[in-house]
Amino acid sequence: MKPTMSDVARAAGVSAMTVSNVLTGRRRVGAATRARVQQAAADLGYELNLTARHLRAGRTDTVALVVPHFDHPYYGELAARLARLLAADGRHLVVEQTGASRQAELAAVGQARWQLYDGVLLSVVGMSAADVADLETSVPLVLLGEQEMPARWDHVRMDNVAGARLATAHLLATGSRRVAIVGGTDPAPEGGMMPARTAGWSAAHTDAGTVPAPELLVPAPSDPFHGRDAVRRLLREGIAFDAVFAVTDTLATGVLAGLAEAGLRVPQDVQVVGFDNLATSELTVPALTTVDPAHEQMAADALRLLDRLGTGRSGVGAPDGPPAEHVTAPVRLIPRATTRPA
Amino acid sequence: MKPTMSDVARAAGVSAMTVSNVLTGRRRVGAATRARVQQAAADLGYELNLTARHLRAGRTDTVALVVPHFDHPYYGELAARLARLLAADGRHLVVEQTGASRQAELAAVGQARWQLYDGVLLSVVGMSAADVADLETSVPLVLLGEQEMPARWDHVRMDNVAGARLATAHLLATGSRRVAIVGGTDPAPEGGMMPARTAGWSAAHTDAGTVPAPELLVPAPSDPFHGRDAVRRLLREGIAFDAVFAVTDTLATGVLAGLAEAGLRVPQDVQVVGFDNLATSELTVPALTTVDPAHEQMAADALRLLDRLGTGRSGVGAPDGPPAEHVTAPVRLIPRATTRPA
DNA sequence: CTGTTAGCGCGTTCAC
DNA sequence: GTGAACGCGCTAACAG
Repeated sequence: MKPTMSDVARAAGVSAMTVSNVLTGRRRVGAATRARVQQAAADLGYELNLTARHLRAGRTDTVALVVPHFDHPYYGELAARLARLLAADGRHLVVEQTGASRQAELAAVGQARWQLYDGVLLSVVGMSAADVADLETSVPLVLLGEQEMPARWDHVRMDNVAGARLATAHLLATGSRRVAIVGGTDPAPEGGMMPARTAGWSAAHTDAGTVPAPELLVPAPSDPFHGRDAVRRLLREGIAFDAVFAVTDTLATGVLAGLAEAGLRVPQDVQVVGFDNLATSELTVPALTTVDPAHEQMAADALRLLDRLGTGRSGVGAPDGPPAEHVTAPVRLIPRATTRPA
Repeated sequence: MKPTMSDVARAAGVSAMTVSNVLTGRRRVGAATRARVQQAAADLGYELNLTARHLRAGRTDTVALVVPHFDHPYYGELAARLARLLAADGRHLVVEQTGASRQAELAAVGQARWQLYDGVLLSVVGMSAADVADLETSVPLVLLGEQEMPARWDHVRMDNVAGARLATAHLLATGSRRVAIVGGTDPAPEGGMMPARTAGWSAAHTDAGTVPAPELLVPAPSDPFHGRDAVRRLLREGIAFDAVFAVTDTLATGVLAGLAEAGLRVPQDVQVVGFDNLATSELTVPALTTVDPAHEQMAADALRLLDRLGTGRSGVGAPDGPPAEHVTAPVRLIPRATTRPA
């Protein structure tokens, strides 16, 4: 069996409490005693049992980021930023995956697993607003994601409509007339990332006094292969277009691949704009013009909201707690080489 | 306070034990009793305390993948594969980050945190073989990574030398004569990913009866920006080259960006091969020729080795346990559009 | 400065 | 089929 604190205590001729005090430094301990304890701990190869400490303390100093997919660069970057912020504070970040489907997200939420964390940042993708409204959890929870969310939960997102509008306006201002939207969808009233960005695409057209042709709206899940497929489909169906607004940089990567394989030049024949400003988007060929949300600010806000909820003492959507806050991070356009100069 | 099992027991007029039995299903419970317990649990909003269960059970049904960086696509893909395999088994994967430096990795290892998991898969990047040899941990541990590793630990990696040799041979066979290696380094005897791949690059030249010019070896950390910088530097210094072997796909992305900005055509002017076959490598412009390690097999092997170690009962590098196993996954070349047909 | 007591919430063990 | 007692390992609270 692994040695426990009592074992160390016995070996050092003190009580378990004293061992604890030496190890945590929470109370003053005589130099001689301390030395004996440390020696004994080293001799026995003692290792603290964190599970026991957590049970006792009711705290784990760990925050979880729950994302739909481990292998999506957007979440990887988010995780890295959050980890940096938490580390500055002596806390840890762990990342868990749901699987992106509504089913999977609901299952993840149902798990008592979240109790293992001081707080959870949940990236919502599959669940509907109604699902979210019904959530029950006793752990401090902050929602991330571009959906419209029920008022009762803290929520951080970016300004999707404004960003899409900027992107599309830029395409129209630089001479494009037929701007396809890859990843577009019916701008449903209750939001979601794609509907919001589609709304921005529409709005920019309205601003410019035009109306986009409906066949320029190409639905696609946010992954690069579907971006390529979307371009192939536009070409196959003979739909004319001189620009693409890809609703995510991930899609844009595939769009660029699709245009390249068709021999279309970017930006001369077709301009392209993405959204998200992933770290690697600067290195696509050509370098991707995109919309940059305030990533650092979003990460910081998410943690601020989480910390504000305390260590879970206040219970679910507690009426005694502060009212939920909904933060929308600003966006800006970063012109690069997939668009012509304005 | 949150309700505990005793609270539920009292409400249902039974003992805590019975509640536990109802919830876990480990023992038979009368239908009527069971109904009352479930009702009481629901009424009180009872939630199982996992920390307590873990303390009691000494098991968490959770495996940790510890990686250098959350925001590197290679690890994201690995995590996704592992999560899928574990989920099939009712277990969970969490991902933690070290920070890639030797310091950070050592600190991570020292953390008692790992006790929170039934097993740990550690991606080693910063630590030396000597550091790894000194590791002490009471948790089942399997090492991942391309370094040479001490015999005492289970270790899964890919065949770096063979892969690099394949890649370079392909470049030489398709007419290139000056093959730069981006991410190359002195092939140190004790290994590491870059030395091993550099050795493969050398070996391919030897096979072809040539010797690569030393100035074609360009060191670079594995990130796309350094890939671009490497190309810029080659061009700035006037070093002639007609092919690049980028030791990772990540670097290759940057290499392609660097070549594009210089107006060099791929593969006509310069051929490029990467290594790792990331999911998105097919979508670079042009599509990247690369070396594909047996990803699925590596993930499966890692878990097999971990499970073989049991639930940590056997202690550190236990002499009573099975001998450590070192698995080297095979590699194959995937020719795409950054190289000419053979 | 150090020890004693007690309990965090659950589940194994043994009794009925 | 159900319950009582005890302990997993650690640490507050209260002695002294």
